[in-house]
Amino acid sequence: MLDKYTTLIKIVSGYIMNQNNFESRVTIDHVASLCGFSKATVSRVINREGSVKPATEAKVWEAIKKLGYMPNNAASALSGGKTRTVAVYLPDVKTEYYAALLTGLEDVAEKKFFNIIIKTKNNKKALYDLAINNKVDAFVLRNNGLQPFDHDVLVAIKRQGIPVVFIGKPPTESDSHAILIDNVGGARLMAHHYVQHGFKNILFIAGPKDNIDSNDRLYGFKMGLNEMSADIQTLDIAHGDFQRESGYQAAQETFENHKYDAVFAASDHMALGAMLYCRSKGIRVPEDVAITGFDDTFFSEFLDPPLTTVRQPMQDIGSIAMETVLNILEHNSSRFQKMILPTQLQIRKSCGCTHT
Amino acid sequence: MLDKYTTLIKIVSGYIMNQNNFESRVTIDHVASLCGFSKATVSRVINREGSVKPATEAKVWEAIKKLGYMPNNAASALSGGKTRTVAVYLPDVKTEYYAALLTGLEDVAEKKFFNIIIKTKNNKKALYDLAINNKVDAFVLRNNGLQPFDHDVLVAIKRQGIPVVFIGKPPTESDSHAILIDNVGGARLMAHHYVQHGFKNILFIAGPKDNIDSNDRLYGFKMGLNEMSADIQTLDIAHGDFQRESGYQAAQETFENHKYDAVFAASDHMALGAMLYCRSKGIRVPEDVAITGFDDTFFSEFLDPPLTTVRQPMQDIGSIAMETVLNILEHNSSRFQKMILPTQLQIRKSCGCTHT
DNA sequence: CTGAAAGCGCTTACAG
DNA sequence: CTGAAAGCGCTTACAG
Repeated sequence: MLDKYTTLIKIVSGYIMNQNNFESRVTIDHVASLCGFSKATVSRVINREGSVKPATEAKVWEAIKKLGYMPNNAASALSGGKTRTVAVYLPDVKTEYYAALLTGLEDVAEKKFFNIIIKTKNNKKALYDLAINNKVDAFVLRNNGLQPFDHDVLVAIKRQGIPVVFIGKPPTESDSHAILIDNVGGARLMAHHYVQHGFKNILFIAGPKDNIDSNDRLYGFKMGLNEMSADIQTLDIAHGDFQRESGYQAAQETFENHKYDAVFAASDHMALGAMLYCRSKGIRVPEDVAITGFDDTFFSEFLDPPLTTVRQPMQDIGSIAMETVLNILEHNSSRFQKMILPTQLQIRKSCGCTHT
Repeated sequence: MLDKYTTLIKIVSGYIMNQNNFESRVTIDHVASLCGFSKATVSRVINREGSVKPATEAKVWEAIKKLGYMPNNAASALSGGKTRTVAVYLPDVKTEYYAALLTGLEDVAEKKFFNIIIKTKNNKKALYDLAINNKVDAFVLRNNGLQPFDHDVLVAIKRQGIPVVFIGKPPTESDSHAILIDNVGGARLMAHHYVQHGFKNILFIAGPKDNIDSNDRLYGFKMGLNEMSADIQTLDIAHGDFQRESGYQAAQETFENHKYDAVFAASDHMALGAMLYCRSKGIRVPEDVAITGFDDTFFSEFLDPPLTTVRQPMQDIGSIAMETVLNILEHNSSRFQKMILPTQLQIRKSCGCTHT
């Protein structure tokens, strides 16, 4: 190895140009020969484990810097070490919601020199493969409550000792790290605002039955109404799937028989659907009916009227999820098991406020 | 190895449960002992290279299926084989534009059992690392013309023989695979439509100076105008950065001194910005001024008025880019170097049409 | 057409 | 605190 190193005529960060002007990557052996220690020692300082004399540690780092050495993850992974990559499962990336999440995730991964392998399909075999074949150090899994995770996959991940943090409620309550948002609190605030407007006949467009997020939002909404001893005459519930089209349909089906003062949709997309229905029927928003949503997606503030909604900090969720999982990796622990991020009421015009 | 295999009491796809009920991954050795051939042969049939007798090939596949064997990519990568992962660089994933691209990319990668490592920062070192350290088999690079690629990185990728396909114009024209969209054609169609409306005083809100996409759109627009021998009195150009805010500003700065019949923005976001400016000033769209965009982003059809724009098939661009790069990997060639996907005029109401 | 063997670049007991 | 050596699971000349 040493000879290989000594024949080199030019070093550029991360690779070596030899006399044939042929590039070859710099390996741990190059570093070892440069600093005069064995590669075992070099490995130890890189992974910051095992005790190494400070003096030698310094020399090793010096050699690493000089050569621009970067460990080969494939080799590390194969020999039982780390891959410096985390798998991120994000169903349905095509909405801005997930795009923001991904941005947050990548921002922090990039800073820590981690790679992200992104999965958007709940494919048991593919997820299995990542866990079993030591391709990733950790998982960040978005649970939207719509596509349940395969139990075997979860078990396999756990058995491998691979940390996972969920975005959204974890499928099994115990000992799971999770980043959640305050669905209950946000919907509760919306209820208080409804009471201020004096709405009495209300339609709640929910997500799928049994969907956790939707249920929490409904729960918080009712709680808020009760707290204010609101005089509610009707609170109807329609079920959608969080998508725009289902919001349109929910409005279509319920508006025929009822006259509502306001509709609160469990997602901005469904709120948009309801608005489009109204637009198509000449029903004025908010004059004839107020419409509000949940999420504060990109487009919500640009609708006409701008949508009153509950804002959730999507990009932050992503950043915090990644920070959490990286912390677990580094210190074998996290400061918390579950973190609930606050939501806030975003008042615009679709509720009837004349806010600028 | 054989003994290891024969002591197993339960096989579940992809891993083996031994008598201690401890899971261990099934390796090429397991497959080899099951089918009675050497692992060299197993490797050959998996990678479909080297000549293997059809009969033995069949037996090998049978064993693979039976054990649910999946090769360990880290090991393949380390020994000079394939990683079955492709790096995707997508600046600015937070817009729906890139989310759609990513969806297309992932759809096809997933079907072919490829993983995607996603990068959103133009980080020289990180990209270098992926190329040099054999972490990926291929690259898909989005060139938005705003963040130029580091030349050294491109050279290193090429020297490693790693195929890359660009989304958007490649930085170096020759011998680069690229998926492009017909900017010129789309803008040309918009020009024809403008002529039908009889617009004579026009503002074009461009992207940054020197931006290829923007320039092509302007070029096509002018071409379309000329073709129709349009009687244009003013064609002013303002420069933005494709983002909403810059569209707002462009309108703000130009509307003071000029009265336009129509503004054509090089992106929907800038068109939205211009619409918001008009909304804030009580200028009616399209009655006082028509506004049209380019992209057909998610929200465009839900604006009020719905935005007339040029549609580009973002998800298809992603799918085709991935298919192309995977084809190159598999057959060492692609049917084309450059593919230009068609764009189409999406007529809605912001141009003044009374289309439903 | 097939196999034995070397080697990819690391990590990690095991010694000392 | 440090090193020699084995091993992770593949691929690929090299023989035959």
